[in-house]
Amino acid sequence: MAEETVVNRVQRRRAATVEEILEAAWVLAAQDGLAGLSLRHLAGRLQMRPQSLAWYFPSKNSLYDALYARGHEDFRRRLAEAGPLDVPSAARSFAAFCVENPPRYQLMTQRTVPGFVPSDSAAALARETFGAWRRALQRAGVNDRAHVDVLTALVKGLVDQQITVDPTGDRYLRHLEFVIDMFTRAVASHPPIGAA
Amino acid sequence: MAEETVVNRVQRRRAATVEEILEAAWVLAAQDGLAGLSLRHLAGRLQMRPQSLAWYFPSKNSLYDALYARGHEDFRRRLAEAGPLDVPSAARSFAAFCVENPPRYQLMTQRTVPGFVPSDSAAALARETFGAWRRALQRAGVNDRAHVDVLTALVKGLVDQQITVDPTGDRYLRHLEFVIDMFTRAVASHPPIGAA
DNA sequence: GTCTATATCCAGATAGAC
DNA sequence: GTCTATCTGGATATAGAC
Repeated sequence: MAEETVVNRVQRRRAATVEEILEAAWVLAAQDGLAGLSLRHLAGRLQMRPQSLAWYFPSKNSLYDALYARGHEDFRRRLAEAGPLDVPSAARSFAAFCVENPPRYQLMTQRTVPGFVPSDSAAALARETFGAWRRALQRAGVNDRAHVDVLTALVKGLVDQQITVDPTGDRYLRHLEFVIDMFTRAVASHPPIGAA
Repeated sequence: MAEETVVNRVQRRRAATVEEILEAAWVLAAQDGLAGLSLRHLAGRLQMRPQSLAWYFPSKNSLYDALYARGHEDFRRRLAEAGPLDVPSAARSFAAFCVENPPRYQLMTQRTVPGFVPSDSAAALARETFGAWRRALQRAGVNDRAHVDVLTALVKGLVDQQITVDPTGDRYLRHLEFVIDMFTRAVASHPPIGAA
């Protein structure tokens, strides 16, 4: 029906605009800090009035929620597209994903935006993504959750220091291979406390 | 001289008030998020008008700066009082210090408060504290900076995940001994990339 | 040192015209 | 979908009484 087609066209247009908004939001977050995001600045950057932006995202929280959800979708897609991974390439994928967009990393893995709590649906998405990460590591031979938690934390520590202390260099991430190797050997010989 | 005594008394009184303010600020930061600190809320909690609080801290940035400096002083004192440490107890000290006051950890080791940049004097203090941390590890046998960086990042990763994902439990920090052990063995046999 | 009073600026949120 | 208009509130600043 013609009616259906018009609706689809409208939806596509809307989706494209949302896409533009999210893209600009990451850029602004990188400039002004994630918690410093301003809907006014964002609107200005997109050549619209703040009240027009509100038509797409009626609150700051709804924008953060969309960014949060999108981040988890992106990492999940990244994992899926990479196909089967071994431990080193899984760790490298995670680290690369984090440092390529620091505010996204911050939003997804920390709680630094005052008042922001992911919606139920976004939180469910995050759990699915963590499940995918866990299964990827499982296929790579990391079988219990304690090991997954340890590897995740170790890579996160390098990433976080890299972003905070040396955002343009490689002072911390250059030790990634060393840490991966250390982890692999340790897991092979000594199970972590609390392992299944 | 009597004059001198009055001055000292005034200074002590002022220092005590500053102490109260900082103490209340940590509490508020824990409640509302570090970046969500409000000078008005803080003043209200201390039974004073915002303009009176401004007599001690004329801007939000000056408050953050004092908190930042105080955090680094506290960790340095903690290290000094602990005396000579081995690697496990140094790592445990760092981890314990971080989780006992998450906003302090966040302010000291991350960049999540939009617009906050430590003053020169506070930054100098932070460097001194890092120097003390490095010397403490050196006395414990961790001799090159690359190893210090790796250990710091590994512990930070556990701490950060602990605070973010499981703030009331021990899901990540229970692996601290495992990680320390992994680090110690790895350093003994395989120097990190970029080591001196 | 603490207060009242006030003023500017910027932010987010909402109502409603077109 | 986009806009004008308006409301509320926080941050910052200044002048000046007590």
